[in-house]
Amino acid sequence: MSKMDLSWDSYRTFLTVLQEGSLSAAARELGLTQPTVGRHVDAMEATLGYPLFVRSPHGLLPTDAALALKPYADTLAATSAALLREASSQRDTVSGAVRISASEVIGIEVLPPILAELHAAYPALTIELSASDTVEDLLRQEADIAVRMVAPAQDALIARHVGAVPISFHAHRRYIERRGMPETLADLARHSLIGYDRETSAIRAIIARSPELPSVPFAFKADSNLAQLAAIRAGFGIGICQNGLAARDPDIVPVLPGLFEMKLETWLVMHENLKTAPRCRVTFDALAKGLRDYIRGIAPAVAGSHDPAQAAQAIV
Amino acid sequence: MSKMDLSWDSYRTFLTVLQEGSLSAAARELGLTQPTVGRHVDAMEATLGYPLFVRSPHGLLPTDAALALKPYADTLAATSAALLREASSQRDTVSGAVRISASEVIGIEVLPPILAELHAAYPALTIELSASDTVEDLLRQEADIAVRMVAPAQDALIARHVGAVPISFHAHRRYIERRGMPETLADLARHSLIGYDRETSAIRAIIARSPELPSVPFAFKADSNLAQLAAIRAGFGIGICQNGLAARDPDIVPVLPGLFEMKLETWLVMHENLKTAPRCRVTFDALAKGLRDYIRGIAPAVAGSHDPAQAAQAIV
DNA sequence: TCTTGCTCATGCATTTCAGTATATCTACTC
DNA sequence: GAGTAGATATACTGAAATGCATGAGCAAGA
Repeated sequence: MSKMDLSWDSYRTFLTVLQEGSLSAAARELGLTQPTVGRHVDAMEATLGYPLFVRSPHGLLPTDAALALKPYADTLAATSAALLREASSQRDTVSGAVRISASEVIGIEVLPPILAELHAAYPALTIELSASDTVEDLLRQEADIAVRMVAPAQDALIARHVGAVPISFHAHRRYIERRGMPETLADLARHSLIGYDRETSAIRAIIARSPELPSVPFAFKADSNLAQLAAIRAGFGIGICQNGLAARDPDIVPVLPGLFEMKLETWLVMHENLKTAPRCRVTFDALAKGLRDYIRGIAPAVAGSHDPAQAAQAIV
Repeated sequence: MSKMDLSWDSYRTFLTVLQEGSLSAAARELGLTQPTVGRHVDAMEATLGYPLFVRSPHGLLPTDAALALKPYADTLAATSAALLREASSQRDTVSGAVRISASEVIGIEVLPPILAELHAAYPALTIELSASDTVEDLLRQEADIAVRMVAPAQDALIARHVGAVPISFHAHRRYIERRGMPETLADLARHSLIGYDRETSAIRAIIARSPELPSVPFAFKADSNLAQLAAIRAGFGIGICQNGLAARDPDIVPVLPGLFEMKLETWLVMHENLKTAPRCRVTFDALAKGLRDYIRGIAPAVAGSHDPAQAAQAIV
């Protein structure tokens, strides 16, 4: 077993079997047949000298050894996808696919109009938007460009600071008419609050930086910031959301303006290798401009509140 | 060209052709034949829709498009190699290959005895030592474990500080007998100095931190720290080297001890994913102990010199 | 000028690999 | 208890990819 000679294709089928859980499903996914996929797995096990899966009539259950190899197979898949993205964008033309990673709220509420305008300007450009609150690794090529609320510490990344997104309490006008408008932070105790479900490290950081916040139990708990936003819009109660999003709906009114506000520093991040790729350069610039406009457009609405609540390296 | 379906194997042959420069050489490297390799490249070009190489009787010259894809192919190769390394190290047994990245001096002068002892304890363990002053990327899996003189900033890396390696001026006894022992830093101007060739950013940082150093032209210039060490040992002149290395040879004597010394903070770095891999854990611990011993063993020799010349984030 | 050594390109035989069809096993539903 | 739908494993057949042999082009050196 000195000179291993495994086909790189076997890694792909291995990963697919791992993801799908059965030879048949993997075969469907790969456009192959079940015997072929089985043979690939057999060959890989024969080469390595130990089993990767335990067969059962319900599918293939990965062994610990197989799970240990999964991260490598994942990066292989991400890298080959990135290679294809780069390859399908021809020289000097803005075409091909750009994969963008952003939080759910940003990806769903903020980016679409920006991307629509970009696509109108470059019809050959395809957008892959990964709207998820899990941080994707740019170094592993899981995305080409990312919108981040945390300062990018890694080398080999190009980062551009696009401003700070202010967030503060908001509620629907109907709710305020029904329950009254709180005047102080302490008044919040008598209201229906919308907040997080599980306490993440990012949230703990926010709490630590904002001792003025009363600790009131939430009436609506959701980890998804989108769900919190939807609850605010539905008039469920008072929650925190980006001022810029609230300003779009005249029925959403700020609550305790000036008494509590935080700013989420926002960065646009891209891998250094991609700075010469036209499709990425163009998208990067369009996102930077669009996000700056978004932040600037809402800045006047909250002008006058200069509280030093610093940038929370956090959610949203 | 919507649904690209390129075999991952074609990436491997593509990369090999890129590295070797010809279909024939790539075929030899891969254990295939030249027509097969040519067909792989043809298929890749047909799928992408544009040429990757210009054919000539002397070999294949990559186009710009091909060069743009090379980093991705490199990552694929590094990752699949890492996967194989992980795969060939069985469960719960210390076996398989560990790839270690270190500077030339550390890798050649310091590590071998440590690794020899490690291998004696675990004969099934294979060592791949990459002794190079170019920084290899642990996140890209170019190595499993690295000895670094710079603080590791990246996430997802496990780092252990193993101490500070003191470096200072040294010379061979023969040289001192011939040219005399300098008493002050200014005396260095009358001596044959051994130093760097090109001024890197790391070296500039050292110079900035050590204003007491006179700017004297070097009589022997080499970017390789190994070559500088060899020049010191050959009695060429006075140069900077690690005190621990100098202490091994009674003919190498310290020059201006206490007047100039720097400490290179040293870290052992490993990817987080590998902390459960027995072969890596064992190697990591052995390196940590070995390097600590190396540093400790030379500490008494220079005891008493407590000048605050801080850690230079630099070479050696 | 002719040889040598390197390259890539092409036609043809073969081997290898993938697909089809089928058997078998298990869980779940009626 | 029979039937259905999911899974893997195994023979057999056919296509596709590989290897072999050969031809042709170019550069260096005798």
